[in-house]
Amino acid sequence: MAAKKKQAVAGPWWDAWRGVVFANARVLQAVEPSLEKSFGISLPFLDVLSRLYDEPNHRLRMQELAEQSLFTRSGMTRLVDRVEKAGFVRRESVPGDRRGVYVLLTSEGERILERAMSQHQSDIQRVFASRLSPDQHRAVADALAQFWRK
Amino acid sequence: MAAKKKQAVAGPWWDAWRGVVFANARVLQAVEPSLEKSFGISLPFLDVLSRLYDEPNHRLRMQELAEQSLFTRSGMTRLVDRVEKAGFVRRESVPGDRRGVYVLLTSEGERILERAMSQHQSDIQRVFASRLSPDQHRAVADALAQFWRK
DNA sequence: CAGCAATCGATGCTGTGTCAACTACTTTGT
DNA sequence: ACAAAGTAGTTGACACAGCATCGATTGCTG
Repeated sequence: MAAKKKQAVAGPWWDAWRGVVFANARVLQAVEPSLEKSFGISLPFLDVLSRLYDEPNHRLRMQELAEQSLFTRSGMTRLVDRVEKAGFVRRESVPGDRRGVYVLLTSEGERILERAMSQHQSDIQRVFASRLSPDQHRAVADALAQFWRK
Repeated sequence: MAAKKKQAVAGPWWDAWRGVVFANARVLQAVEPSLEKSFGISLPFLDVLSRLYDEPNHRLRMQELAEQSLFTRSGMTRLVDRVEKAGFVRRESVPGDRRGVYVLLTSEGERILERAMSQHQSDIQRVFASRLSPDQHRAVADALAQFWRK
């Protein structure tokens, strides 16, 4: 008989949750330094750039950027400050609304995004995806899609 | 025909990864304030307390605590500083090794852990687990267990 | 057993993100 | 058309975690 270790919580859904937390943390820990080393950019940088890239005109308002990401508006202000200083985006005023600000990808931003995202993908592939079967990819994606597809 | 949106990345394993990231972030965002409000403690606090609780003698060395969690040793020093100031743990020297420090749960720490963990569980149940089927719990747990079980 | 490398935990410094408050502008209601 | 309420983005103050380093202690090797 296996020894039973006392634990504050146990159960199948708790293990699922634990899995999410640890997978997230461990994969990020492995993947962020790689990006930093090759391109000098952090994951939040990449996140901003890729969201802009996915937009028709490569631009988004601060507000939209903040909503889509995991940042508050003020956090996004500072993040965009840094990305802008690095030369990957620039701010522009919104024609109809003088409160608003567009953030838009520069060509340098576009270039670095394409290269960085490509490496980032293979990093995730290596550290995360390659450890799961195709069935598991589908199962996890299906189970968790609800947390980002509004 | 559905319109195809340009995207930097696509694929089933990428969706799985995205799911992990967003599930993690959105659930934590929902759950942390609840804990803070009811007990005045943060998730890192709860994490430390529950790891001590799960140990035979309700104690662990700094080093072990840091390894098991997602903190560095220095981060753990400061975290334990705060938890200690709150009265939930105390430090004690290790008999055989004068470099070492035990962190051990106080009775107050034990009391608050039991109550806080109970609420935390129902929060996770409500925000995360209740949105997945039992099959999905098992699938996600199986797929992701490797990231925390050694 | 002498000396040198490795380990443990703490600390100064720094980067980064949040909250609350602020300014500027826009919308709504009468 | 004007006051009040709401929205967009920024800013100051702060909390927190990491890195590099330190002092103390222990283990390893010749």
